[in-house]
Amino acid sequence: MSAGYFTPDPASGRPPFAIVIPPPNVTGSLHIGHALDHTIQDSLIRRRRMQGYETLWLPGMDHAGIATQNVVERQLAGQGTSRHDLGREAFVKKVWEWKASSGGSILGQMRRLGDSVDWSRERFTMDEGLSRAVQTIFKRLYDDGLIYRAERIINWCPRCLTALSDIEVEHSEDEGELISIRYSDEIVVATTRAETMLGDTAVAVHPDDERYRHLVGTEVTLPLTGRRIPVVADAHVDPSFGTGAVKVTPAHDPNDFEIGQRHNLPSITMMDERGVITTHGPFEGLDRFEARPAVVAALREQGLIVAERRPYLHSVGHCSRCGTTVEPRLSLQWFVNTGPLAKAAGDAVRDGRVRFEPAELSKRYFAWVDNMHDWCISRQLWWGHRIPVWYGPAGEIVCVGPGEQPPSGEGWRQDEDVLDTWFSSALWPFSTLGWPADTPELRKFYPTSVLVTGYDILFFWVARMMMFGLYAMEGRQPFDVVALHGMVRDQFGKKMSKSFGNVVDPLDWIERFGADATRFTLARGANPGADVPVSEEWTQGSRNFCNKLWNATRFALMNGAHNRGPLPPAELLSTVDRWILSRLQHVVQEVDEQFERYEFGKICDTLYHFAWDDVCDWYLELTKPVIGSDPNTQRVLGHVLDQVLRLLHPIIPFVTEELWLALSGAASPAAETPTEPGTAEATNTDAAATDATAGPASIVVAEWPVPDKTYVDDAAEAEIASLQKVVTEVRRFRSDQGLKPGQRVAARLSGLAALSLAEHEPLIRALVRLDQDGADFTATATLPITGGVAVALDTRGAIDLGAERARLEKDRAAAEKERAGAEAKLGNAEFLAKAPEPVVNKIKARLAAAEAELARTNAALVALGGAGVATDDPEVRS
RNA sequence: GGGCGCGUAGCUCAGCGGAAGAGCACUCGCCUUACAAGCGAGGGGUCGCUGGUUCGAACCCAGCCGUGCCCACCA
Repeated sequence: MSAGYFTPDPASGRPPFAIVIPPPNVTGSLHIGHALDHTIQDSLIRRRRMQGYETLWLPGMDHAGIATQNVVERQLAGQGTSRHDLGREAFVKKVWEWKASSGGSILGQMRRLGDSVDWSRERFTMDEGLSRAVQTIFKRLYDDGLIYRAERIINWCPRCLTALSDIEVEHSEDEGELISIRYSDEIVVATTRAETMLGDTAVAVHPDDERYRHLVGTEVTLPLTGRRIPVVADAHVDPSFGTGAVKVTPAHDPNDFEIGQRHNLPSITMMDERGVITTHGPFEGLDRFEARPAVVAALREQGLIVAERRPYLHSVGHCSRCGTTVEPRLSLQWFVNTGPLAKAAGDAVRDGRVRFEPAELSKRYFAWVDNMHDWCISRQLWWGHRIPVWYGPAGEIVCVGPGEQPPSGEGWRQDEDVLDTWFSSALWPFSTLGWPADTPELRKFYPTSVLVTGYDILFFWVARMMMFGLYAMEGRQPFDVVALHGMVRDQFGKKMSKSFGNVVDPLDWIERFGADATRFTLARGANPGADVPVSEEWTQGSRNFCNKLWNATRFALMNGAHNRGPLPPAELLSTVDRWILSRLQHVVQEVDEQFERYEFGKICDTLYHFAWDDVCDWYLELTKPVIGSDPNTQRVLGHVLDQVLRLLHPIIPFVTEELWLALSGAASPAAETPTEPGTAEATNTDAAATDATAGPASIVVAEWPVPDKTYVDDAAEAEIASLQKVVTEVRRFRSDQGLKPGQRVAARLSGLAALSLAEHEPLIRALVRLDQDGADFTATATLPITGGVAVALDTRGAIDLGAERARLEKDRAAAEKERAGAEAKLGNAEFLAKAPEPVVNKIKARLAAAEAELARTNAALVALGGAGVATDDPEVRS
């Protein structure tokens, strides 16, 4: 017994389909990017649910260590206090309070979006269960030697006061100055970071560099300090850069650190964790950026600045959280040895167990996992999972697993640091299902079916889930498919940013246009892997589309359309009915295929045009004469709308639910409540309230359409296509002639198709609105033109000969060109020999069509040639 | 410095080897009893440039120009 439509039963026999939500940060609220991400996931889930899968869409949130801590710290600063005043415990409590209020509003936003998540299985990365998962895998990795502690140069944010992993550093091309400093008579070094010379412990040159070979092994006196430092030879130095001599500061530069290792150089730390100079002397207490010009000035005073300062563009790392320039810093941190994990993560994609959509993005993935550095996982923060390691009085190190008692006694203390927030995110696909316990959920839904996320967190999250998933789950991948989408941008393709003022709040759009319109706009722009431009105008268009569906359904209901009982067999149906059903089968097929390829833009496009053009603009108009009285057409219209609503339901759940219920007679007819469509909160925001008993009580669990080949009817499609051509031709004529609604037009059709069209004369009259003014209409087969229909037109009364002649001349010229092109092709022996048959046939058909068009224009021109009034033309009058 | 991608109608984008497409915007008609948030009819593109492969190229190849993104321990 399931609690509701969104809560799956892990014990059921249905095939599983599971998605875990990329957990949004508890910080702040959902932005338009989340709305895109959720729309895609919800659509996939809803379709599978309709297909009868046991679907799990698991919601949750991420504690987002550094980001959340920063938010709360800012709040405290506003209150004139700080986390240090509060102390660790009180501060963490504060963050939990913040999480409670912020997290609640995120859940509210998800409901507004219409997310069909399983609310009963909501998870948080700092939940007890997930914390246990973190501790478990830490211990396992530690025991396997894949987690280690080491003193390394890491990325350090002097503002956040914590270590960062490589990918938390954003590089930008910044303007710097390359300054050349004379270290001795023979050695000049170039640097952009003059202040770090205070920590120099060597000068390095390339071993093969003739200019310096004789100096290797000697010492120079480091200016401003008087320290003697050696000249060493190291292959890392590029002799062609600058002077070919480089200063070596092992404590403050990763390269220099390695040179220092190779040559046993000491590391002198000359800066504290805030980037303030600690070297005793005149610079002590200066910030690193103040120290730089101060050091340069001091050197200049001694005449040691050689060249003029040179502007220099180079790449500088910034903290991805706060933008502060990152400081490489030597410190003791915990690392994950990524070697074997990354190898497995790459192989799982290489051997096809995990597929990327679009596949091209796997290249970027490989480039990363194949060249991964070890992952620095310790953070000097208070908000997060505390590293489960204890240090003893005699230097013992004990990693404590879940359920184990930490060592007690004098002198034992736990590591102060917490884990990188992505460490727990990496466990998400299985920790949320109960791992390390062997739960029914884990057995049923792991591996999850598809991961939907933006390409921006491919490295942060996707790659790491792969590593930990494969490691923890005995080589089983965390998901089968990675469906990547892009970033939401504005209508000019510009990135959304607060400073630019083009940020869209999804809730604002939901208020104004409805959740469905917002979702449709996002889905319509979502081509796999590509960025998604959106605009208010487009959202208006989506709103209009939802409104169109509303009105069409209302009209259908007013005219007796319904979706109950079996569909009559094709042979009992009119050509028009057979035509729309045939078109429907193609649409069902196409949309289904597009779903398999995650082509949301195309899904939307296909359904938009079918619903609006085929169904509303043509089918509804064509059936108006009979819809009130013909039970077959009432049934067909009901069916077509039913199927369209089902196909659209994954994308726009609200309006489809309401209309579908009305169509099924399960609710009051939509006609009675013409409220704002798309903003109505239909039952699908919380289907747990609904109970499915006899037959689907909601479109949420209505069967997903499948194409029925018995209703595919090429002849009906061709016939209606001809009819459409005639109608369009007459309308164009009227428009070109500037005819008033009451003015008469005579039309004479010819060609084989005209034979069958004769039967549709009343329809054609209705569509061109000639039924009341007695216009003439004739269909003959007197000019049998293969494969086409020719239309000759004239007015009843004054005709603008110039306009009509110009139009016909233009059409004739186009047809002539077309015919010439086709004839040339068919006259080309090589083409006939080498081109595949369908192509040749296509060209032949094109030639025939061009000839028909020529016949039409010629006939019309002849008819036109005689008199301005064609009433007397016997041919036209039949 | 590497890698990836993109340049198609005014804007945003589909199309990726066989007649140049969509949405929005634009022009002209229409209050036609489902819908004016609508209906009907139009205008608008040497598919970045130059070569090459092919019977045939927006689509494949090469070079160039422009543009975006990712990675990177270039002092």
